[in-house]
Amino acid sequence: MSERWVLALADDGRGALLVPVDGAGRPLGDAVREPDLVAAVRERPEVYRWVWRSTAEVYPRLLAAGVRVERCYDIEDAEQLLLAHEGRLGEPRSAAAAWARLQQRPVPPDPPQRAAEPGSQSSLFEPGPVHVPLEGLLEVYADQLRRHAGALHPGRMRLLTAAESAGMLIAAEMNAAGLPWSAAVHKQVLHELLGGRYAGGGEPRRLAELADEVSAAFGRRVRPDLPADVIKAFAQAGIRIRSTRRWEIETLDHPAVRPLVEYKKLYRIWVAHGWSWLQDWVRDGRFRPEYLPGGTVTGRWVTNGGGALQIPKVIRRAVVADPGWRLVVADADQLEPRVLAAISGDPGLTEVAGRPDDLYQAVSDRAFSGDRDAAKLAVLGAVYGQTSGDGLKNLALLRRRFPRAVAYVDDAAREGEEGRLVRTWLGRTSPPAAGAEEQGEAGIPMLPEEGATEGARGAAATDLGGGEAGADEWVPGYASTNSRARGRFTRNFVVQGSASDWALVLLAALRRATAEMAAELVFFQHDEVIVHCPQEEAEAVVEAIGAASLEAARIVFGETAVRFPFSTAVVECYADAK
DNA sequence: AGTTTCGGCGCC
DNA sequence: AAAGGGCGCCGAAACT
Repeated sequence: MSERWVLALADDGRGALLVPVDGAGRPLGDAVREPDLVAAVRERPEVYRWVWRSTAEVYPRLLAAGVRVERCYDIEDAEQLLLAHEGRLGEPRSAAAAWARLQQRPVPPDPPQRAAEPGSQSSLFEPGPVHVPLEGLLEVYADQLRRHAGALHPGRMRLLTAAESAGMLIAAEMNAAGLPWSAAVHKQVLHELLGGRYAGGGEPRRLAELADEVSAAFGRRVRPDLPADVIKAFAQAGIRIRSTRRWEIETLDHPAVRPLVEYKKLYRIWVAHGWSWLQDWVRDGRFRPEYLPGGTVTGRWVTNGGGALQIPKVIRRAVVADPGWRLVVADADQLEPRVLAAISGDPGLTEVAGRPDDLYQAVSDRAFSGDRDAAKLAVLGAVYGQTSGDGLKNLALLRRRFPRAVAYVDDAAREGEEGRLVRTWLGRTSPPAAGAEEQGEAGIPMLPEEGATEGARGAAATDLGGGEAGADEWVPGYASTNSRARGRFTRNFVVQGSASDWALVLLAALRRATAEMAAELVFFQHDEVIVHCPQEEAEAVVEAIGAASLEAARIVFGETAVRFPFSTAVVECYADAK
């Protein structure tokens, strides 16, 4: 009933070798050779988890033939997570490398990552990495299962690799589905914003007009897209600026400011999401970016080409559901502070995050006399490591009411400054400080002593429980610029990364909940998901999102009181969701 | 000529 | 005194 099979592609590139395994990865019987990968999988619906080298290698072929699988285990993705957890991130992560390490053979370096071509059919035609036979995959898989047992929290580590493997399936399915995209609407938006294009290329009319206005304001020809030119022009007008960033330009009193800022905004649309982007990335009414789960160190996804995670708000008008279908746009409310409540166990913040109300308002009622903006700045400052201006004052107020939450991120920052590794809730581990080995700047990266760190953290948090504000405030001391930057990184890492952990499990739960529907997951952006579904299914999808949120909270954080509410909108056009 | 870095801004 | 995390994308500038 719950069968687990390990599958290796045959070296003819079409067939497969496969064998059922037990819970420790030991083969149950002889391997089977099948002439056709797709048929081999399709004919075994009873298989509960497919174990393979790389989802990106196998699954697009199955999807192209209309075959979906319930679960998988991606060996190379797990290798990456396990190596990081073991503090060995620099070592090659390929299955071939892992096998070579086990056999004490020379370890091959990882093949270089190739950038995606616009509209390319993902990894289907990429040059294959070093082939690893079934025998090798079996050895590596069994070893990885053992290594999970050696993790700081084995159960969480197993959940992490399972969730990331689910993410690999979802990414491949989203790549195959594509985001519904109306080229006609996109062109209309571009025309409204930028005006027509001149024959023979060059910038569109509106940009040319704005550039002329900028030049007129300076009394000489200035190219607004060249920072050096703009800085020189302002200098000649008697205004010294350090950069041409918008927030700096906007403080100036000069007639060039308005057209310059407008130019920068539209220029950005033109170069990043203009006509050539449309040409490159949209085909047959779908935008197909190539999602890479775990593409960032914190576990957030990236896309390889197309800039799918940076679609400007105005361009979202082009995301339009098929006729009779809807987009269910679901956005997790204040995800990171809620995650901080769950991982730190701070009683006050957990209480605040245990309700679906606006979290920043609740925080401000308790610690900021109802000043929501101050509360939000303080929370984000604590998570991002802001330590200047009002941030410091606000942080002190936050610390008084939510000491354990602030201590949690402060601890992470200190560990980073000391050159240590930090981990997310499920065990995703920060990379070592760059160049730490050579320079000794931040010391040799080392793993926290297992158990000791958590004990110390728990004790510190307890001590702070009733303390006065600032009584045990962490002071950066003599930390260098580099190590402070490192501290900001690790401070953010534990929160952003744990949020990624949770979001992955949420996605997997949502995928399972919608498996029998016509609905398809078409977009995922850190804390936001879009489901494309027939209009009649929309309400069921909204319900499924709520249920998946509860399930993800329970699976990831256990019996926490923290809730993760979503704002959901059922719309025909993405731009109407907010 | 080809490759890498920088500046700026889009998203979270 | 200064002190803001993670990404991708583009063209220009700075390299080799």
